[in-house]
Amino acid sequence: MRVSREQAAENRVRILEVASRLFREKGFDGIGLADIMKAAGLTHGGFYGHFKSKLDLEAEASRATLDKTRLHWQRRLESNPDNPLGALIDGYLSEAQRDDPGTGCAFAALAPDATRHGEVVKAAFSDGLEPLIDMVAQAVPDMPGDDGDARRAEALSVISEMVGALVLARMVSSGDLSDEILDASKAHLKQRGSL
Amino acid sequence: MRVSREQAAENRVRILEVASRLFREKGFDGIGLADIMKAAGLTHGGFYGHFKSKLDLEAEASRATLDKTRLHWQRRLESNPDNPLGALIDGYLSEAQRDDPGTGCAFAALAPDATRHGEVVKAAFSDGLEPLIDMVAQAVPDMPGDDGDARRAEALSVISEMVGALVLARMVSSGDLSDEILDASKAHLKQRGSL
DNA sequence: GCTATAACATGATGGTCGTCATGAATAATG
DNA sequence: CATTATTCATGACGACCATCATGTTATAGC
Repeated sequence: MRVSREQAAENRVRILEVASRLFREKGFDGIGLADIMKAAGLTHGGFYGHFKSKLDLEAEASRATLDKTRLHWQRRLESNPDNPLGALIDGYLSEAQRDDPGTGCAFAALAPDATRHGEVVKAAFSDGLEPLIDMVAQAVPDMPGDDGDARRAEALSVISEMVGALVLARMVSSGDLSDEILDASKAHLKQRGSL
Repeated sequence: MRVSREQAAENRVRILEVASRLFREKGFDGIGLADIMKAAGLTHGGFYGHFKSKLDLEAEASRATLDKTRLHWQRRLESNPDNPLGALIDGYLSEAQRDDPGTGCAFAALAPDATRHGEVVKAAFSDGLEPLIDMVAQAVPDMPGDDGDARRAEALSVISEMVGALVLARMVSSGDLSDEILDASKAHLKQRGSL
């Protein structure tokens, strides 16, 4: 069975999209290639025509996921000129994002998995993080005397709290505690953002 | 082959200790029962005499890990009366902790794994988090007019940034960026802690 | 000391894993 | 239109997985 060149390209994209979602939902080690291919409407055998290993797919899918995150953050920041950081934080620390890891931030869903899966996967996550740092550094309110380094440090600190709060909010059993975690960091970060 | 009652109890403890380390190093889905038992000096067959399933071990080991964290944090806070929170943060966001996940914080190593492994595991993590919140809330500097709720919210925000920074610092490829992440949150959090 | 029993080793279960060899079928190329 | 090249399906590979049945052995209770 042969398929048109563009059909094959579409298949590759669909494998990446499906893998991106399933990895975030189940973890790199929690989902197999057969299930990923089935969810993409194909059988497992065709996989190695598109990717050279599962590790390769993990890295590629992570790059695709984080590139979408970059676009999403950019839109959020640009469409709220009066309080860009506040808008970003409201979206990030929302119940919607907490309750749907499959479509959410790859850092919050997969960072520890990436840490364990070798340099290729870690490089994908590192490369995905850099532009986000720059964007947040631009959105951070400027204090008198702040140079670029200070803004960058501020951005790193903000992103760390965003990721940490989402990770913890998803981890706890109690919905009340989860809301509390989200609200505490949302309040703290928005205060920092509009200072 | 039969073993004394106390020998069996020691074996159980050793299984928990080994599992606690290996889970943090490789993830719940990244290590098998056979390897855990072998690392504890036993064979895989004896496992079900001690635990009723792998999920059960995941929950038990997580409880043991987080209980040790509680003691560790308590010691850190109590032995530095002039700046308890600063001492805690210095230890948590250290290169030593970043470079050795197997002996470090279970939240930073396993929170997303716990999220995916059902209510029993999540309950272990939730129960482990509660006392840490209380301890940090006590260590947070009191602002005039702060009630208990405000201190608790402050504690949640601090813990979120601690966990997030450690997770991200482990995830990136570049050692420079990793140090930058650690330093940025360390500076920010210590400023908050000694305010 | 005898006996019941608990702890662990050995080994097997069925299932799933990542990976690859083969073949069929059709698009792309001439 | 004939040929080549490639995409995917089928099926199999050995390795590993969690789990459990059975057997061995020495301790704990009598």
